[in-house]
Amino acid sequence: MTTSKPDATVLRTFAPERHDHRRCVSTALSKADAACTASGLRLTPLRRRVLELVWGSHTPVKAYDLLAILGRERHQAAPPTVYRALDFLQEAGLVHRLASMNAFVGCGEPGGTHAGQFLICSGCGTVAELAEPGLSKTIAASAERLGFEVVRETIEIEGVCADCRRSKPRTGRGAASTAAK
Amino acid sequence: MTTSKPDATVLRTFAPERHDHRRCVSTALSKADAACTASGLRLTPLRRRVLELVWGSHTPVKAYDLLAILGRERHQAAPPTVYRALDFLQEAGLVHRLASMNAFVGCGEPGGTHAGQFLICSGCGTVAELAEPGLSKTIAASAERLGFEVVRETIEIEGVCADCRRSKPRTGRGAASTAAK
DNA sequence: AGTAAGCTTGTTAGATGATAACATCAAATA
DNA sequence: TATTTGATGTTATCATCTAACAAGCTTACT
Ligand SMILES: [Zn+2]
Ligand SMILES: [Zn+2]
Ligand SMILES: [Zn+2]
Ligand SMILES: [Zn+2]
Repeated sequence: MTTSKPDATVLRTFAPERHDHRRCVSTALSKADAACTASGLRLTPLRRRVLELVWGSHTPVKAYDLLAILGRERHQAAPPTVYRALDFLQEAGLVHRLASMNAFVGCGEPGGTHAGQFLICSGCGTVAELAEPGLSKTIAASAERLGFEVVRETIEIEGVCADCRRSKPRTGRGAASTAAK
Repeated sequence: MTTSKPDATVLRTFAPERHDHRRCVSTALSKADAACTASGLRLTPLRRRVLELVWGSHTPVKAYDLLAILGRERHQAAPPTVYRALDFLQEAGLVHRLASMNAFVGCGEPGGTHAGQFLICSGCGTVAELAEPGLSKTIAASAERLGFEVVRETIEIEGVCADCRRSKPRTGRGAASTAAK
């Protein structure tokens, strides 16, 4: 889902308990329409549908899952169909590919192309997208010292989101032995 | 290659002009022997050979490249052979998998398992491994604000190393039109 | 030594992820 | 309308990774 007021650096936050996800989707599609119109890109029915499917899932979507769905809807769909659409959406800055899990998520702040920074919950699979300038700065500084010029950042942090921590509290919670650290 | 004196945060630096890479390999193997002995893991001939091959290449190695080499040496080698060895080596903290390019590199500081931070040169393919605590700290802080508990970090920075920048200076160097930005 | 248990490797088969190459169709342009 | 460009359909293939079971080694115990 998208943040209502851009929470400092959070472009896309974890899904809250209950929310009308259809609104997330339609908002994303509207933004996409606007962005493509603005930059003269063609958000064709196929591409739009793929974007809708990507947003439709709350968790990252696999290319072959999309393929299966498209195969049912249209009566033809081969891998290139979905991969081409995804390539377009990535280049348009509308979706991101998560290298660590070969899957795709809708971008929480489309428009300008940007490398994303992601928090991926291994419990529920949801993803938050950050834009933490401090992070890029720290990276750039480290790189600088080695004379390395940064072109693209892949930052994917796996862990457990707040909801999942609440529902499955770790053993030793509170002041027990294995808790700290 | 490995750093002689742990350069603050650089676990594995870019390969310099000329160096005796065989020494890098044998050093890595010795460290691996020691680490496995210490933790009671079995670095079998096969696993050791795979590690040697990974280190033998200056750049990240693909699983199927290893498979091809093993196929020549032994007269039998199927995908599970190499993937199992790589799994072992990863869990033993001897190699890292680079998710952004489906390839493997030797760990510059084996022993404790750790998530790596990598600078990958798109010019020459070499990789540097960092352990920048500031980076992890910044990430942890961002995650904290969302109640997210970090488990594993995937940080892979693509760019151009110092050597490659020198040998192929970008157009517009200095004060030209396309330079800045 | 004998032998059972568990780890390691061999082997076959297949799932999943991604791309090349060419044909066809639709939209934009001249 | 004719031409050109871009989007999609189609077929085939490559690349990456894993499941499942069989066979071989090591280790530990009797
Ligand atoms: Zn949502
Ligand atoms: Zn984004
Ligand atoms: Zn390492
Ligand atoms: Zn380089």
